Amino acid sequence: MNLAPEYKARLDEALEHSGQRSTKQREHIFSVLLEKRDHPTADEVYARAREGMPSISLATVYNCLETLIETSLIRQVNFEREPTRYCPNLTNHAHFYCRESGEIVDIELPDELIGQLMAVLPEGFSASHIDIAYDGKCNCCHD
Amino acid sequence: MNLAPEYKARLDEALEHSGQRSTKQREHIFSVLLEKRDHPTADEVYARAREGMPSISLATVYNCLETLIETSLIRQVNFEREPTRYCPNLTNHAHFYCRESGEIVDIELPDELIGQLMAVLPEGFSASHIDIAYDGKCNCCHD
DNA sequence: GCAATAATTAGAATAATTCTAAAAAAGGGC
DNA sequence: GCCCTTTTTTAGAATTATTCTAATTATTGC
Repeated sequence: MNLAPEYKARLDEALEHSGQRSTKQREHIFSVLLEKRDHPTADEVYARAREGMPSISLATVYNCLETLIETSLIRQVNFEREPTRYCPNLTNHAHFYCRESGEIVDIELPDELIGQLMAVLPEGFSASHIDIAYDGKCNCCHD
Repeated sequence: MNLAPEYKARLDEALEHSGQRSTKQREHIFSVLLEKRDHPTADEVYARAREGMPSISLATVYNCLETLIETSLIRQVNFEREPTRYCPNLTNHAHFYCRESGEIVDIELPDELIGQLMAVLPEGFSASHIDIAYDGKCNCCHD
């Protein structure tokens, strides 16, 4: 429920930078995501958010998540047609989706590998972002 | 509308292998995807399929696409929450999504790069598949 | 503190996809 | 080729995550 001052500052700065206002709800949603660093869906964020702010609405949760994505404070993770998940880890990383447990695990990626991926793009293509999703069985789900 | 014999054989074999039947509709959907090698949505596949088979239903299009994916004859491409797209290119490749034109372009990937991506997985993780999506501006959309 | 603007809210609307149950088609044995 | 069983197709209803709408509330700059 409480946003550490450094994150509060980061949030406020990012919002101001994009001409948006700082609100209790945005702060709360950001703190919810930072508190448990997994990959919750909007519904899960909503459920967690209501614990500390019972009157928040689902639409606001969607709005806040959208704002946090726009301001690059969180990332969006999509796996096939499943509900979108939200991720506060901003380092270079890929997502590993375990078909068995359904869990999503962050896989840290060396900058060099990202560079190599950028390097295979044909002339004239420029990417602002690369999304990498592994799909298989995680360590907990092996015999 | 016509499926080249080699593809017909591949389809029949894949279907038999998975204990499924060969049908006019499955054959037709497969041929539609092979004819124009882009990344159509289910709706677009439906529209194209009706040209040669006006009585086909949307549910069947979805069913057939599902079957073709299960039998690894085509791939599914998801970009954020947009409608799923379908891709008959089975080589190692990533997808480049152009924010400007909305176009999806196949980016061929060296096996070695896939190997490196597999190599960064922690002990105990095994991936059957890696999905790579670039997001930026394609060569046609640069100044 | 006031006006102007932006954000939140509840509930309706949307859109891709899946489900359902009935009709049609395939494949195997004769 | 014909019957039987199983699978597939079909039309339309249902689902579900998400977005939209319009009214209320909060925030910011003065």
